[in-house]
Amino acid sequence: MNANDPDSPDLYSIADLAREFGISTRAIRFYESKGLIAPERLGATRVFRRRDRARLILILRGKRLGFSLREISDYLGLYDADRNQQVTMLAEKVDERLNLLEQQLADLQTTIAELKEIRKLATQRVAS
Amino acid sequence: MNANDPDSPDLYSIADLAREFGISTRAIRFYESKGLIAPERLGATRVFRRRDRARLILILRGKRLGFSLREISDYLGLYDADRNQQVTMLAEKVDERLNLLEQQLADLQTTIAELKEIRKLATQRVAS
DNA sequence: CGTTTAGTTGACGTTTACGTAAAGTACGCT
DNA sequence: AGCGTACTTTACGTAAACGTCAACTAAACG
Repeated sequence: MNANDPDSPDLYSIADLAREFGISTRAIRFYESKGLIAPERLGATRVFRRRDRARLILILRGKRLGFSLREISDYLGLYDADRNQQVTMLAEKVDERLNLLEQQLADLQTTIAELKEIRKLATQRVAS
Repeated sequence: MNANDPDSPDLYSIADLAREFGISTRAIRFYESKGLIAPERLGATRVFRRRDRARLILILRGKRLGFSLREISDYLGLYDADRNQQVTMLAEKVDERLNLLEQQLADLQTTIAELKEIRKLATQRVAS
């Protein structure tokens, strides 16, 4: 795990993370303004720790999956087990989200299969 | 297959399709304005056939997968094999899209696995 | 000590994907 | 003929997710 890697630093500037993940600093500030991350401050300057970095990874994965920042925000809440008092409600929300994702998984598999079929037909026509 | 079902009608109004797929007529007109569908006209009134309906299904699936209408438009082009002269280029585009989707598939599987882990931990705490 | 360099907070601009009237046309009924 | 209902286009409004200045501050460097 990356978090256990002794070589991985514990402190990051906003530019560090922007560079690492190929996003703009503006985007990162925007995520903070929406409450998705909450870096510490040294005076006015944002200081990011591994926890913030980990959340950024989850945010970007959520985006690749097509979720809105609002949805990603809800999703991130699921990871804060300690801050989650209603464990039963947590399980329900996780199940909800799982259903969504599994519908999406089915969509994906259908689409991939169709595209492979199209490619097969195309390469057949090339071979003939 | 639905297209072979003799009971499925061949003509649909814009309201028919909106009702069937739970979207607004405005959305359908918008998709047309973006060139994603091209229904025939009876005077000014749009008349949809099975082909348009099939494209709508693809559009909505694309949306569930988080793609933009622009991306979905490109994607729909892949289905028009007849209109596609450069078969080699088609195969390349299909492969590109497949790579994207398989990255997305990996993201999804990771996310689903993590959520199941979270749920396991949550239900354990309930059981204890 | 002056000036790059990296950071900050506004504030306005932009694109996407529609929602929401507004105003008009066309058909089917009574 | 009048009415409701379904359809049309045109056009302005909106939420999300940033991009893009502008104006300012603070640390670092020769």
